[in-house]
Amino acid sequence: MTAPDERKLTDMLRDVGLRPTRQRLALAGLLFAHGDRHVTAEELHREAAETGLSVSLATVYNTLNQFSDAGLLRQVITDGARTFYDTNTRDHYHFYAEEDGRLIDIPADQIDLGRLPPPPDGARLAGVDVIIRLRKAGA
Amino acid sequence: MTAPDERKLTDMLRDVGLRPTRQRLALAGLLFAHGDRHVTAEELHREAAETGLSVSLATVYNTLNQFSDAGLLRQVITDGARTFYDTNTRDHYHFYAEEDGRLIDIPADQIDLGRLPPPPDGARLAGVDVIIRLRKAGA
DNA sequence: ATTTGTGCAAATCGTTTGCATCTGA
DNA sequence: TCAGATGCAAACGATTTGCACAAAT
Repeated sequence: MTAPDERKLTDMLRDVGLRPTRQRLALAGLLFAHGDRHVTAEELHREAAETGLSVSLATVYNTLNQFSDAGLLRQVITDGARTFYDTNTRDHYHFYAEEDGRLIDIPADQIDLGRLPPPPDGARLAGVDVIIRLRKAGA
Repeated sequence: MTAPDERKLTDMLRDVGLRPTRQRLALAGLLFAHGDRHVTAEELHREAAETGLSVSLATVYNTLNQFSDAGLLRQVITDGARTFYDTNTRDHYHFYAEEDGRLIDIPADQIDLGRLPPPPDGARLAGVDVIIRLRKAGA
């Protein structure tokens, strides 16, 4: 919960085999310094710019994808219009508020997914995504 | 389960407020004639061409979206790369085989979603998507 | 006659890639 | 030194849109 210092971030990156470059450290700082977050590439890019770091959007995308491949982030697909990157890699689910495009974590223990059907034939289970879509209460 | 005839399709479209045009009838025929299906716009477009109907891809997209808005179809998002349109609008869930991009229905009664968390504040539940991701069994 | 749909091509939007240039180990 | 990273711009693929023409009520 407390902001990881530069040293910790460096180690985190080394641990997953990524070089702790200036931009990766800075982006990791933005991502992991303040508890769980859901960011899009655009958002992180803007945020980086605001804190004085100049990174190209392409590098933000590359970095987010590298972090995801390394298991530091998890991608969340909602409506296909954009990809969210979730710093919470534990087992959990999501509310998705369609109008404002907001994503809200649902801890795993709040949904009881008993009795999943077995994976077909030669397939193994790679993950379970649960998205609860929300609309405004009216109508 | 039996192929709906032209008359039934016409009524179906009228019922949801869509004019039964030639292309809409033809696409509806492809979609609803053979039980539950998951199609992408590209697939349906190709299929239409194969059966001798010339429709533009834009019209296929427009039609699929109109059908979805009208409740005749349901969109399924898997990896953000493409949108599937599901002719099964009943409550149910999906397996998604990542390697071959195949979608498999899971009947609602095969997953027990007891105890959903209540929607936050002024939001109402608009839908629940469950996607079980599959990989090849090896590794 | 009037409204609604269609086709086409161009536009959009998020995301990825190629390549020349930097940078960390 | 030198593999690996970065930046930029161009490429991309799925989807949407603008507009002139055609078809349905």
